[in-house]
Amino acid sequence: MPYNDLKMELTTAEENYLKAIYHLSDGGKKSVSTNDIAAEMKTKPASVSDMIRKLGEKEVIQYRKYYGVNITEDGKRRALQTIRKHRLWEVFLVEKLQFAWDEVHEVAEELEHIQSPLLIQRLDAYLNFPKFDPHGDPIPDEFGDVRARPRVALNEMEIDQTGQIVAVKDSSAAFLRYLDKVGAYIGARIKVLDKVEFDGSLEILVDQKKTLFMSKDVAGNILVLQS
Amino acid sequence: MPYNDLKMELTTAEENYLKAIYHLSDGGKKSVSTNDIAAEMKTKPASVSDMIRKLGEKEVIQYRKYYGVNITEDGKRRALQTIRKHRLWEVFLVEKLQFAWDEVHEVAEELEHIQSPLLIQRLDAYLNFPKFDPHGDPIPDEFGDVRARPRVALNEMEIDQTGQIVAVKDSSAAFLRYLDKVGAYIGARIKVLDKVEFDGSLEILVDQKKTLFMSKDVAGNILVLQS
DNA sequence: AAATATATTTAGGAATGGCTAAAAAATAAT
DNA sequence: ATTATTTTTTAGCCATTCCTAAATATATTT
Ligand SMILES: [Mn+2]
Ligand SMILES: [Mn+2]
Ligand SMILES: [Mn+2]
Ligand SMILES: [Mn+2]
Repeated sequence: MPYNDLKMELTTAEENYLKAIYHLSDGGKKSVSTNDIAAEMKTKPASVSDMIRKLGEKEVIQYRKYYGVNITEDGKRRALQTIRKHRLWEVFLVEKLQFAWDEVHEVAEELEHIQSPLLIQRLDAYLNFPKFDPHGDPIPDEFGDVRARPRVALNEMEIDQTGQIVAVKDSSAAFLRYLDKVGAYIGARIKVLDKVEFDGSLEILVDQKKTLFMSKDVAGNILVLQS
Repeated sequence: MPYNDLKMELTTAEENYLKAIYHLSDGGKKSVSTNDIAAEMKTKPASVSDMIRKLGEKEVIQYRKYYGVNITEDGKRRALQTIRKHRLWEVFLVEKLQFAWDEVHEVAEELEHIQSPLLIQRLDAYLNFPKFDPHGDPIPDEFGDVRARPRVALNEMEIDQTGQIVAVKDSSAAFLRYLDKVGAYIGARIKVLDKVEFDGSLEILVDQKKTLFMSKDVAGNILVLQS
């Protein structure tokens, strides 16, 4: 029996899968494979097969056996709602509870599943309707609309180009703590001083005073709003 | 195999049961029956039998078949930790997010299960180390110590006695909204003006200006610090 | 002390969300 | 066009947490 009840609640596990599928599909643009979902969720492909069958029945994804999944409009809406909650909680933890930006992800991963529209509405107001989370990721509004900024990976910028760090691609604690150590942060004004042909590493000027050397890998995870 | 690992994590369901057992046992003083737990948890006695066997294996309760359960010291510690989290979140919702005191319980029932010692420590500090929740219930400290105030049910006070409302026994939305409507609140100074012999109903003076009639049942759910 | 009533446990089953191992389908290589 | 490799699904199992129905133990009456 197909689930025609569009207000069907998702479980915590289903929300986590749906969020992963949303991210892997680049916001619904690409279709996603069982294996990729398994890797992202740190689980086994067999478990993913089970879960995507259920998500298909609930019509938050479209699922054709052996051909991967595509997120539906309803699924996208729900994923964005969970992402909105995740990022609002991250702002709360950093702005109000003095968490470091590398300490918030795991806790937000739990908090995002609390079911209370009133709570999120009030939290949003309490935080002054923030538009970005501590990692620079945009916070969808209550209708799921995301206002994206044009941004480019730092490793793709040319010598002498300038801009402002607005986000990180990798939100792992290890990477964020490394950025803390070298003094890179969201909002910093930067200029590319040099690019090494051989390995793609860069020399960056931060806030017109500090010089920084970084590998291509590191620069690839830093997103810049060019100016 | 008995679980000798005292750091064994409890599931959300187990935490809820343990909290119920703690409350029903009056903080570990009485032993608690399967039926009472089933009523409190709005579940079936058969399900309770299953669960208390497991809680016994994890040594948070002592369980003898057919003779009810007693909470252990470890169980008490864990229950108080969950209660602490529940009440801190209630304070947060009321003080910071403008929730009414009758809107917080269900959400706190979810939030109390978030696993992050840092989160609770920071929340506590952010709220200025509150000692009581919005319903007047004491908040255990991080070691599980509760500083209880001497308090008496309003229906047991005599004519002309005075005091201050410090808590409610019943935290249901219906009861709390009734108190809002008649103008009774935590902190209000009261005096018993009259007690009707026939049905035990009372006439109360609130804040030296407003007169209130209430049934014995209502008064029995209002707790007063006498003065 | 039996008989009756109440409380509790056991048995068996459903739904959820994992797992491993084996089968089957799709894709890549020869 | 086969063969080999990779991907995905299926089958069967386990742990949780709930349920109903039946069995059994305890408590209360007579
Ligand atoms: Mn999550
Ligand atoms: Mn983030
Ligand atoms: Mn709870
Ligand atoms: Mn409370």
